[in-house]
Amino acid sequence: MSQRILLVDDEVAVLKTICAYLEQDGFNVVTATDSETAMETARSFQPELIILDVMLPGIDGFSVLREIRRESDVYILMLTAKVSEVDRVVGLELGADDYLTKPFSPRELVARVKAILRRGRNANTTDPMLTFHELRIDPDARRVWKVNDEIELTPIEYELLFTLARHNQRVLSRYQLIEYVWGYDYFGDERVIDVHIRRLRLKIEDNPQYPIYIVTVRGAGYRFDGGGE
Amino acid sequence: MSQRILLVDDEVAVLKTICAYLEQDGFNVVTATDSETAMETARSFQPELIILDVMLPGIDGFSVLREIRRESDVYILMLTAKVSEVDRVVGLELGADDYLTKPFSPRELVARVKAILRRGRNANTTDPMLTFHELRIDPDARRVWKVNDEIELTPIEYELLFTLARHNQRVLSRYQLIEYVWGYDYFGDERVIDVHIRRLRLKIEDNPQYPIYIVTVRGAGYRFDGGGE
DNA sequence: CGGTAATATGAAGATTTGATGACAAATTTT
DNA sequence: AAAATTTGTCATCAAATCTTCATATTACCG
Repeated sequence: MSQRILLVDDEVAVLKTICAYLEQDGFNVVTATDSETAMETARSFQPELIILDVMLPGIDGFSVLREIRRESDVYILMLTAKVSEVDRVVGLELGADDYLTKPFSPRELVARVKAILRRGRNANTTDPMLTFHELRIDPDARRVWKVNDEIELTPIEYELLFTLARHNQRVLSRYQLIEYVWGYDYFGDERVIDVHIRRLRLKIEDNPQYPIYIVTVRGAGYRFDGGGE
Repeated sequence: MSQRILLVDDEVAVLKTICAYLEQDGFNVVTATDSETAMETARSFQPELIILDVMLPGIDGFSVLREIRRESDVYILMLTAKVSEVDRVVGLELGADDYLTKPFSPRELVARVKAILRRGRNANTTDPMLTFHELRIDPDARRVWKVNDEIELTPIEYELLFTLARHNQRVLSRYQLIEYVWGYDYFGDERVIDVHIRRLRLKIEDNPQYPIYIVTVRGAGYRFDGGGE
């Protein structure tokens, strides 16, 4: 009796490719291209493992993941384009078992799948709260406080802040930030970063003109200064 | 030092364009226009990644791909004109790591290349702190301290100091320094170096007139003296 | 001890970079 | 579908930084 895998992605080419690989390795694969079908199939097919793309038309992969988790302990491997999404994906609230950032090679995917099934689930860990001076970031809840006041951030602002803060004291180039926050396939102007940095500063800095958290490193990029190291 | 890429396509125009883009991004590119040469070069040049057109005169790209796969695990990115070929390329028997369908933008190709190479390596390596006498350089934060005071450096000053310090005790010619700091495509006056060296000395030396860190080697260039070796 | 070539120095002008505000486009919410 | 929010682009400005160039100084040669 071969192991059952549910594969969810809206790109048919990807679906076919991966499917071929997995079947080659003796897995019993069923596919879905949208969230609704994915949910139904997850219930009826009862797979051992689900491979789930974050980007799905309609309801996104995150929601599907949360929904599935509510009902079962099936293994889940997420596919994502943005490195920054990884944190959410594997975090407590969501609790995927592993992830791959696009583009990946099918060989790699198969290797991961086998690894998950072999080792079983690794301990669900909750991401630790990040604390700096008066700033607190809760990665699981995706919320930010300054002293006791919550700061409302837009999705991009949050990702940007979190990325910088996670690399406390390290200079990240605009290019790196774009890869983390937008994903490798973003082709817009690098200067978007400047604009978002400014908006972030307006929200988290006491004096945005003389920022103490998000420091500009001229000619290189930006650096989060949360003290310590 | 830079990563090697083998680029295989029979259209010289395509070859030139892509090559220019990749070299722009610091890759070491070698090209081939036919399958035989491609195979030989793959063996001798030992590239990290091969970009391979499916349509090649004589033996086609598929065969080359299969042949290469038999010998190594090098990353392979396929170029194809027909969407219908995609399945085979990335599929089952062949196993390329990614593909692009023509026409594509050179920028996208470069992005894919980087993405493939990135996932091979450990992204989160931190560079060690460089310490000499009273001087400390943190490459990750791009910061410099003398005893406990931070020294503010401009981009070029920092790169210059870092380059010299990294080659502690070795004499670097003005030409070499320009290659490291400005890049090979700088066409200005070599004497810029002198000016930047001076400003660096003003910032890091106790007595800039008698520098102990950045030593002039008359007729040769400059040498960083951080003791030890 | 000159003479010469190489390096140091100072300052002006040119260039690059990042901050910023306004607006259009895209997305989400109502 | 309208309204509100979020995001991306652009032009402009000021400041930081870089380059050039003229001149001074130094090291090395005989």
